Amino acid sequence: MCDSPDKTPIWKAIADALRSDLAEGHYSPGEKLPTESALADRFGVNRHTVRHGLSALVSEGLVRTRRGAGAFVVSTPADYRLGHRVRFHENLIDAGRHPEKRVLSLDTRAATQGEARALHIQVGDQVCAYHGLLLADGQPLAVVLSVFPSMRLSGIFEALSATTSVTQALRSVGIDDYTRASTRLTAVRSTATQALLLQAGEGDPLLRSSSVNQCANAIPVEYGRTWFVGDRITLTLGET
Amino acid sequence: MCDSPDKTPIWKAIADALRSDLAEGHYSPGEKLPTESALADRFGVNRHTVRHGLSALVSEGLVRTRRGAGAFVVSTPADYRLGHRVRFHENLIDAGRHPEKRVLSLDTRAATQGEARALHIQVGDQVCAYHGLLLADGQPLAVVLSVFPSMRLSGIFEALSATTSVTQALRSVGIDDYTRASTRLTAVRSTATQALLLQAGEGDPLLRSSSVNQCANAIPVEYGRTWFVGDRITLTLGET
DNA sequence: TGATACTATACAACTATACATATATTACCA
DNA sequence: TGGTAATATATGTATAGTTGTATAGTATCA
Repeated sequence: MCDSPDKTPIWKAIADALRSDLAEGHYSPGEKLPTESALADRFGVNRHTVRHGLSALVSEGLVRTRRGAGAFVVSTPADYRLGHRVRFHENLIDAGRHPEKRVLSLDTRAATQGEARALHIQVGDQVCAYHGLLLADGQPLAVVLSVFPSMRLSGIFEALSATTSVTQALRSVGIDDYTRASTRLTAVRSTATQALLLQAGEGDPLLRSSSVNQCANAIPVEYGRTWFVGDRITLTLGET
Repeated sequence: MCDSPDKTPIWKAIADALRSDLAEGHYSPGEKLPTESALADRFGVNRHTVRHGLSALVSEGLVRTRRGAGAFVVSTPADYRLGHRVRFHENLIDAGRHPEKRVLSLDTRAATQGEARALHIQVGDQVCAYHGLLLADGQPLAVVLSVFPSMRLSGIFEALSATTSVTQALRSVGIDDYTRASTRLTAVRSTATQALLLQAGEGDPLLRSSSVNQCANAIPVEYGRTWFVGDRITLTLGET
């Protein structure tokens, strides 16, 4: 069969509309959403269709309903600040969220072409590759693939085994501070594996960030690629 | 009726019968037609044959169907006048229709590039963004995204919160009159969300109008984008 | 034989309505 | 003032009805 653009079910369109309302900050955590009847009026559909859409948001953990009271926002998509100093934990704690990192794999291998170019090393030089999952309030937010040049940072593998904090691991190998040298952003569709890890739908839009962090004397110390779930995050570009 | 030897398909005969019912005014705009099953019984045919006939009326624009609800007689397209002075309420009342505005969201945020260019302000300057739904005789006619420069119109947010009338809101912040500086029209396909709000089909053609209104001394006071449902409106270009 | 028009059946998606149950608000009384 | 009952509001559940879609079958005609 040729790909016929199957139409979006009404309940899904409603869920999408509400989700983007949340993402745009029209509602803050704890706030009450309009009643099901009001939403049904607004969208010109039956209350049951609204309920179907809302239940999708509930199962995503964005909204909680209380019988007799209403539907309440539990969390809005995280606001993530991109600047010269990007620190995952700080960012989310500032935003009042509970951040968490989970290690998926950690190994040492030869650098690929792209990694070598980003880190200013030779193809085949040893790198330490960290593959992890970022969570906010227990919900998957992004998958991360972070690559460190082993030769410049001896002991980085052990340091990363000991802590999930990049900042702390780098400090223990002598890098006291680092700043972001470059960041590139694009939107991609999630692969099946990413979707599974992120508890998102296969093909859902992801925001991919490719970045290089460098130490004080402008030497690259980390090349990271992060895939954020599009509707769980808002990236803010700015200073600091 | 006896079956005449000329090969008129049954579905076409059904379509003709219903069409003449409509022409004779047996049903008024907005009224619900009998259910497909009822019609199938009445004509003594299968429901699918009735559906075939109905779909002809739908593609002629005489009838609109809503899943789970039924088939409804569509009302005649509204005539909307575009000129130097464009006023939604006046326009529709003149056309003998009952206009209505519904607020979807109202917030203050930074101007995007396009908005800044249209309003002659800087990217990032504060704007007041109004997102709403226009209805005529209770039927959705268009979605509107209207942007006002906050710095030029202090108090515009409160004014828009208090009234749905753009004219009145602008007057309460000191703009007694405004005229249309420019209007650009294109046709686009509706997104799922737009289709939902407008109770139209996903991908249905919309008429998009991008316009700038300016006050007496030629300073832009509003940048509006409106998506009209193609077959519910006729835009008329002219003076006034 | 194949194409066309219609029938038959089943199921998915959405609507309409009613009612149960939990919560919030208000009125009233001690 | 504070507590309680009544009322209105909002979500949860159940049932039936309507349109949308898919599949398969039959009759007729070229």
